[in-house]
Amino acid sequence: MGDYRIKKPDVFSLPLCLDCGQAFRWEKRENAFCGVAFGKFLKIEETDSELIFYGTEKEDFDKIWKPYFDLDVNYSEIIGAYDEENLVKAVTEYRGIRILRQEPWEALCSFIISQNNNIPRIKGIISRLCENFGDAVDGGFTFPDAERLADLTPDDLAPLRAGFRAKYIIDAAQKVAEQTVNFKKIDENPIEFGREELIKVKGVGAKVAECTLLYGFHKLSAFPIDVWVKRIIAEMYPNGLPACIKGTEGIAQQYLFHYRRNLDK
DNA sequence: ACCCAGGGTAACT
DNA sequence: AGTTACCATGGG
Repeated sequence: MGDYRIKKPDVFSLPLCLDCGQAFRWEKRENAFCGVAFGKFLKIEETDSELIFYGTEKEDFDKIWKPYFDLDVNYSEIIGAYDEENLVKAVTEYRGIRILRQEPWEALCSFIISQNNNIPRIKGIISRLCENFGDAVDGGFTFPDAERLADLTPDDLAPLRAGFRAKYIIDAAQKVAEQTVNFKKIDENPIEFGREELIKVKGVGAKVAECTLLYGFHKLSAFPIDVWVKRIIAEMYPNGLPACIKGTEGIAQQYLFHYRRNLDK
């Protein structure tokens, strides 16, 4: 198989996209990142001017990786319109973050696991979930689909050491598999529908729902409020969010999250 | 030993 | 309607 190369977009950084807390399954190996999404393993590397998709044919690039890295969206235009002081700092310092289009089920499941948890341990639990219940592919494991997990019990998930979240994962798997939570409708409808639909799952509240809508359904107006964003709002925007993020709140959120989280390091 | 982590639930006022 | 203890686990 050949490699697929494209000119690097104006706003693109692999470490920022893949290690900013929106995806938990990419691993840095030397200058490249390796991971599995949509059932396919990818090794990807960036140079100053190019993106190199190793072992990738045009078909998989068009079908999987182009949408995954959101390459049809003009981020330069979007973040260029942010005219508020703190946002300008965030998008200048961390220029390169993009919102990945992840699989909806993986996003839902991952952010259920994320609750009251830290990123290294989230990654560990998800990794064990895939190793134990996903399918082996060349280079790693797929993310187990909802149908695969729907018949399990929380005890079956003991090897994950997910704690109290195990029962939430099972409930989500069951409701997604039987379409009590209907992904197709969430995809087709405005964000408000998805908000109501997703919180039917036990263990899914407003924040996990927003993350799922943003990273799994690419609803760019989703605005997840976690402990860091709470701090941002309290410290920077006590009187409301700036108007310039209207319609792309989720992109602004990701820049602000990363900006604020790195202040304390 | 104590605190916190990309929260949510249930049981309280 | 708005607080608060509790939830499993692991790292600092």
